[in-house]
Amino acid sequence: MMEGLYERIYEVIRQIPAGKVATYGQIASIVGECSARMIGYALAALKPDRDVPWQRVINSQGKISLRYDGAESIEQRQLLELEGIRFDVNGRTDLKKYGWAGPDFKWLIEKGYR
DNA sequence: CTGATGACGGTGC
DNA sequence: GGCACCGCCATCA
Repeated sequence: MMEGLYERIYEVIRQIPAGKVATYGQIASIVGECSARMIGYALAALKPDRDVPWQRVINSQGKISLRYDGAESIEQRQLLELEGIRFDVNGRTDLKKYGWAGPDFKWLIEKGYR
């Protein structure tokens, strides 16, 4: 299995529990040594058959980021609503309420994060 | 190797 | 609050 930056990003995203969302910047902060933009790039390159809860990653405004063609944005919203996340009339989520607190301290140690 | 390709976020107006 | 800029860089053909 090739271990690249993207793999590390996916690993962090897998820690986000159902019913919670994390922002691109937040993931970048946890992974470290990469920017929010890298997270976006990583997700864009994500293959559809990966077991990564990509739908739980949204932008800092609490909104779902559009892809180059905007095609899958509806699916992302539906997946999140199934997890109990509500969207307001502007298509935004309440990060105060649904925002992920971050990975377990124990997990961070195991994976070598600090 | 070279160039194209992208799910962002902070800043300034 | 919105909009335009710009920095960012791993992967892939």
